[in-house]
Amino acid sequence: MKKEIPLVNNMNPATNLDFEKYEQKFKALADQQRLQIINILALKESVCVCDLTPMIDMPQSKLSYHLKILLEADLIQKEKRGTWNYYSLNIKELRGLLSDQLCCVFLPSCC
Amino acid sequence: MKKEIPLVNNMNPATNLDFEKYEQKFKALADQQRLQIINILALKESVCVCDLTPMIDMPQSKLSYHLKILLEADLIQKEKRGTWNYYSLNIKELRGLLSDQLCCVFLPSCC
DNA sequence: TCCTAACATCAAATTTATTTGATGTAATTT
DNA sequence: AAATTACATCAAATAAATTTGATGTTAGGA
Repeated sequence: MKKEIPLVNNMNPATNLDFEKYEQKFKALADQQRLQIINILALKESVCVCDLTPMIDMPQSKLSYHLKILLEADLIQKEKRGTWNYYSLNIKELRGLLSDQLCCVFLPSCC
Repeated sequence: MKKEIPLVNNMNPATNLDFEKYEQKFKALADQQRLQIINILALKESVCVCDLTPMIDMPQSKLSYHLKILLEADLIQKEKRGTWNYYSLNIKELRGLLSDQLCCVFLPSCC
């Protein structure tokens, strides 16, 4: 039997849980400084905080705070190597969130 | 002469103006109540505040405030008809912002 | 072992966003 | 014309996010 592709997909209406989850993710995106961090992370595979600091005009504790917000929203990942913490974008998550157009603006390596 | 579509669009790196603009848009999205409003607006072409009020558990002045945030971010539009103000989604803007996947969650009529 | 670099975390101060209840205004109804 | 509906706006109160400077922790080097 042929499986119909519905024109309108109302199978997955948004739930309160979705609202809560996406609120957090959009909050993480809703800050110029964090958008800039994302933009810089998009340039490389992985960047340590010590390399990030001179690229961005921000005291270290502040940078650390913003990285944490992004991390908790699962928009970036953290990997410890020795003394250094390397951060990288969670591309999959970001692409699930942002339009292609927006990915092109903020994640130039995506296009 | 044929116009080429570039495979990689690195022509438009993000600027500070982009950061500012998208900060505002993401801020508007970064709230459960506003996501719920968007979700409700997606059900109809256009909804007046008086119909919205009973659908959403919120004092009128609060609803008005949140609609304004969405309006200023250009995520929704307003049209006055007599005594009523009708609000509708700015689908084009939303699709320029959100992934297809996310559109399906919040804007079911999109899928 | 002691020192330093590379961070994270914390508490207090500050800024920004949201909520609330009251008031204002314009269109409609009576 | 007065009353009512459908909003927007405002100011004060509250809540949440951000910033700052200080302190804590861990790993590596001298």
